[in-house]
Amino acid sequence: MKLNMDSRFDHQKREPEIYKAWEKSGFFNPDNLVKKGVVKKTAKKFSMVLPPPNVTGILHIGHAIVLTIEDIMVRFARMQGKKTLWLPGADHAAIATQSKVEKILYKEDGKSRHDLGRDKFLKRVEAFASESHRTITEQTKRMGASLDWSREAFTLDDERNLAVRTIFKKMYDDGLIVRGHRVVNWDPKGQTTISDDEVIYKEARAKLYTFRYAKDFPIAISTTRPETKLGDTAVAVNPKDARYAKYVGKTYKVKFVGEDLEIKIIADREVDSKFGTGALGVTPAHSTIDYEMSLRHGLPMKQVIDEYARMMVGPDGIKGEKTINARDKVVEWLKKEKLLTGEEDVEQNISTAERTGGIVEPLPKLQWFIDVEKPFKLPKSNIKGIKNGQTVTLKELMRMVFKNGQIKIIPKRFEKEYFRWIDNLRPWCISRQIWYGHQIPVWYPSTSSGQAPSTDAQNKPYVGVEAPKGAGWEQDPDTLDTWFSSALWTFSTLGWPFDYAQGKPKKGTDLEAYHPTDVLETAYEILFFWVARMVLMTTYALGEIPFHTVYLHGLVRDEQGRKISKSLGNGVDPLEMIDKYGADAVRMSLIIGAAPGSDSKTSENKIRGYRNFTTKVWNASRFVLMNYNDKLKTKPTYTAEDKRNLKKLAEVEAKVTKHIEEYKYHQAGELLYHFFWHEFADKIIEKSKDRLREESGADKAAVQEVLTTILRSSLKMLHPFMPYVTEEVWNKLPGNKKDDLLIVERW
RNA sequence: GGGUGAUUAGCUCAGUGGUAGAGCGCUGCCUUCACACGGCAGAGGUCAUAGGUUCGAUCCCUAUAUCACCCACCA
Repeated sequence: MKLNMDSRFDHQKREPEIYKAWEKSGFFNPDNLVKKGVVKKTAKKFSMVLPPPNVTGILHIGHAIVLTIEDIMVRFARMQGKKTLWLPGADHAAIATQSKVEKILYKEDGKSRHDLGRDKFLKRVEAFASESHRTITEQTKRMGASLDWSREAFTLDDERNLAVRTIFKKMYDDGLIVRGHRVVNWDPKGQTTISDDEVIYKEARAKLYTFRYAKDFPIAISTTRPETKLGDTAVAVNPKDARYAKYVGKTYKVKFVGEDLEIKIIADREVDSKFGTGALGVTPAHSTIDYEMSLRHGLPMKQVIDEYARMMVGPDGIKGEKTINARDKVVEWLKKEKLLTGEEDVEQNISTAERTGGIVEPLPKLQWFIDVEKPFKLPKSNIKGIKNGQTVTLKELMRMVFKNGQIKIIPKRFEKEYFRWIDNLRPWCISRQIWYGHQIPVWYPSTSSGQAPSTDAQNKPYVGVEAPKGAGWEQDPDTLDTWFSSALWTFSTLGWPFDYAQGKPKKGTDLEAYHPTDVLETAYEILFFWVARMVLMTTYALGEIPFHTVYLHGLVRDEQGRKISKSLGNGVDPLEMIDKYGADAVRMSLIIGAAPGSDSKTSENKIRGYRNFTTKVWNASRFVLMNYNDKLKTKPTYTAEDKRNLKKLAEVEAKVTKHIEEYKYHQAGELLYHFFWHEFADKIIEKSKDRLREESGADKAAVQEVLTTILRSSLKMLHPFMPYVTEEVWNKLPGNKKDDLLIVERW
């Protein structure tokens, strides 16, 4: 057979061309698989959503591993003849995107978002987001990801916005979304609230001060934040603490740093009598724990720190100062008044905001929350153990689907973490004081326009899917936590709420055909942020699970095992690597050595190693094809060795299939690598050379058959891992037509 | 404070109840008509430590040490 093949696979030229050929075939879209007769109409489906990448920047190695693992899943399912849907999209990533654009705006124009105003600023963010989105889409294609682009969605487009408004209204009516004045995590840097999960604790050294509010105050307390003590309204001691029992219930008036304080002595079980003096100054407005304690004891709340982390009270030098400066001033005062009795270095965790790095300041604020413990009626339920119309809480739903095994997590150990998270779950604060995102679908009677709202709603907010009719209404300026809209992702992308009625999907819709999805594959970091929230929203909205299996992968770290970050500049740029070594090599390097749930490392060396494997696949194929004589009509006579080799192949096929079915992609990849290179190329091909030199005959026919059989099967098995080079070789195989595509070949 | 994971070749990591594997690196030979992004040969590991279960343990159990991560937030 004459061949027009160089000794290298030209990945730079061919990979984009092959991707175009796949797109042209339409096979990324399951409808076409049926239409073109590649899969049966009655075939099983396989559906999965791509974790939508943020529209904040370029594709990084974290995206690359997601795309690799998921594309392997998808290509495998498709080759098994399933109606396979892998649905792409992008995430508006509210805070992340807004703060990025604010930075650019400041750098380029020296302006803040307030200089532009809401509308102009949002236009600017949208321009940035759409540009960023275009880039990341192109980059996603370079990875070879076989996504159905015809179904692409965006967390902030019209369909998703309708889904968000619809579910907000529904939850509000069910009493699950409530507005309340509570102590929340305030990020002074980002000027917004954040959820408990967005708080990152960092270890830091701090000083623990022990002192009395005043000379005649009977109990000394300890704190690392003396400045907050201007907001104290109580001192708490343990009920069993005999030292302080006689003071409990009494109220003392003291003058503390020029402030009049009224301190009540209370007994609360949360207080550890062994810590410090065994007495705790209670600051209801500026500590979550203290806030909860104040609710138990009906204590008043006094806010002394504002949204800019500045003191709202105190004498000159304190009032208006940053908390950190005020702290020193308070300590000075304590020293001067001889009230300070102890000063000790301690290790302490400080709360920081995930996105901005700002130090979180607990503040009382009026915000929107999802109450996860409020009972409500679930009208329709496909959840095992929960009947139609049963009264449940969101927490119970979230727990149930894992407890009854309806959803499985791989690796299993993460189920424990999930349950622990649920146990600690408090109301989810969903309102954000930023502009980019889904604006909260709540309207209040207008205060500035001068027009009165309709009388029946005089004092009540209007909550609706659409804005209220008539003038005199103002929409809540806040937006929703970005995870609110991502939480709807498995069903908002499939046509909900349009294609859903009477508690079930309408016939013939995507929602009916593809929901629940089969697998949700993502990084373990996102388990609480996203996976748990999807379970919450889907079980609530549909009475259904969002997916059957959760597959979690680890972080990709640099060669030294460090987390990849921009500030370290240690990122391996997947695009540069694709350009240099090909997407197949990048994919193999990411999958091999990456066991489920455990972190892996990446390096250019490793990628280069798998590029060499790409070349090996290419050249071994070239050898087999060059030595194939399609005119040979002789019936092959297999030797014992031929039979052994074919048996070996069958064993590899069985093992690879088993590994993939068990989500052990790293093992399947390694086995294929080893078999192809060190069995097939090094041994089987080498030993075949003498036999191929024969002019003709049954033995030559046999060896040709063995080689092409193994090659054909290897290409199929390697295809999910290395789609490009395998596809390129495929249509050169004897018997294959020019436009035959490996992508839809049967496994 | 609670939990989880890791400890295997020089480096980075897979893996398995029964002669130890990959990538990169190293040594020697080979530019042989698929591939030097290659081939062949080789060096290098008491699979953290100590007990236990077993005919047999790197793998299972217990303890210890070190590291990493997650959660709680003792103020």
